[in-house]
Amino acid sequence: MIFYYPKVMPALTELFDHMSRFVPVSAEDKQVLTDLVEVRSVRKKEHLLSPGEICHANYFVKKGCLRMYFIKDNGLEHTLQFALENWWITDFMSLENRKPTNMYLQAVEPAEVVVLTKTNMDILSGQVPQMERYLRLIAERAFAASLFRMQYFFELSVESRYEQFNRRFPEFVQRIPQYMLAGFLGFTPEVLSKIRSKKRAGARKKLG
Amino acid sequence: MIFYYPKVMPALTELFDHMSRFVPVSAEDKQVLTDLVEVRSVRKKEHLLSPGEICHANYFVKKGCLRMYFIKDNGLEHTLQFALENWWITDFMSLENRKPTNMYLQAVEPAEVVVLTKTNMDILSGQVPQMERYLRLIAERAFAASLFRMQYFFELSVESRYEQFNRRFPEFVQRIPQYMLAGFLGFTPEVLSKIRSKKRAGARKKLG
DNA sequence: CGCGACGTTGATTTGCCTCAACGATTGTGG
DNA sequence: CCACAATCGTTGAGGCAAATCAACGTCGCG
Repeated sequence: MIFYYPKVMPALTELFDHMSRFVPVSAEDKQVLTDLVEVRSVRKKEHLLSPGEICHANYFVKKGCLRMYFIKDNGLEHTLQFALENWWITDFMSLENRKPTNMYLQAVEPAEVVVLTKTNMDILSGQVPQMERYLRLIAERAFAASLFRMQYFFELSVESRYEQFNRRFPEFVQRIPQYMLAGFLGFTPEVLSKIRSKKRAGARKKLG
Repeated sequence: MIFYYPKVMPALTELFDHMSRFVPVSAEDKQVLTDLVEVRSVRKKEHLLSPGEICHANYFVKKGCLRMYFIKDNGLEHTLQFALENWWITDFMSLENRKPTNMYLQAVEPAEVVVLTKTNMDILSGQVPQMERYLRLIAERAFAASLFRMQYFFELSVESRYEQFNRRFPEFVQRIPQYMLAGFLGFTPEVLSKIRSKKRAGARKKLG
C-alpha cells in the first residue's frame, strides 16, 4: 500500500496560520490557494535563483532558512535578506519587471517552501482579495524593516550593529555561519571575529 | 460670483493617472476614493510628522518634494526616503503598529499631497480591490528599491555612490540641498563638497 | 545691511579593510 | 574509521578612505 498526500491538500497550515494573523481566511480562500501553490523542499546550499535568470515566484518559508545575496568584485558575499520560518522572500525587481536578476536565492539550511508563481498570484489577485491584502501588509512590513536596517547603518558603528542584532535575534545568530552574518551587517568576517573575541575576553573578566 | 472646487472633485488627476499605470481604475472607484481622501498643501520645511507622534496617514505627492529623516547623536541628519511627484511616503512602522515614530516627515519644497489616513485605507480595502492591488505593487517596488539602495551601500565607495546617483537622477540632485543628499547617500556634507570640487577640477582640465 | 544657513577647504584622526598565516571543524571517500 | 581536504574561524600588522574638527567664503532673506 502506498500513502501519498493528494495535491489538493499539501501542508499549508503554516501559511494559513500566518495569513490569519493579518486577515480573515475562509475555507474557500484556502481551497483556491491550495490549488495555486506548490510545496517544495530545497537542499542545503541549493539555489532557487542565480544571476542572469528571471525570478518567477515568491517563496514562503515553512521550515528552514533562505537568503538572497550577491557577490562583490572582491569576492565577498553580501546577504540582502534572510528568510526564516513564516517569511516571504523573492527578488521583486526581477519578478515584477520580468528582468534578469543579479541575485542568488539560496537555502542556508534544508528548507521547505511554498511556491507562489507570479502567474498564479495574478490569478489569485482577482479571486482572493484577502490574499492581496495580506501580501500588501507583508510588503509594507518588509519595506519598513528595510528602512529600519538602513537607519542602523547610518547611526551605529559596526560593533554596536552586531550587538543590537545579537540582542534582538539571538537564535538567529546561532543558526547562520558568521561570514554570512558579517556580510549581512555590512562588514568583513575578520571584523566580526575580532568583536567576538573582545566580548569573550570581557566575559571572562567578569567571571574572573 | 464665487468659483470653488466641490469636495467631491478635488484635483486627484495625478493620483488616478499614476494608479492607471498599475491597475484599471473605474469611475466608481474614483468616486469612492475622492470621498475618502483629502488634498493638502504643505509649506517648505513644514513637518507632517515629528518624533514621538503616531503616523496616521500615507501621503501621495502631487507636487513638490517630501522627505523622511532622523537626527543622529552627533547632530547629522540622515534622510531615509525622498518622495518626489507620484511617490507615496509614510512611516509604515508607526502607521501599522500605531506606535510613536522616531522620524521627521518634512516638505523639502512647497508641496501638495493627497492624504490617505489608515482608517480610510481600511475602509477602501474592502470597497476598492484595485486600490489594494495598487498599494501592494507600490509597496513591493519601494521594498525592491530599498534593497537596491542597500546593495549600493555594500558594493560602492562613497564617491561612486554619488556618481551613480548623479547619473540616474540628475534633476533630483539639482532640486535638493547638498547636505540632504550627503545624508541620504550615507556620508558627511564635507565629503560631498570635496568630491564635487574634484569633479570641477577634472572638468576644467578637459576644457583646457 | 547684517545675520544665519549653507557650502568650501585643509589638517588631523580613526574605524574598518586588506592581506597573510595559522587553527579548528566538518564532511567525505577510501 | 581514519585521512585528508575544504570550509570556516582566528589573530596580527599595516594601510587607507572617510569622519572629525576648525576656519573661512558666500548666498539668501528678514
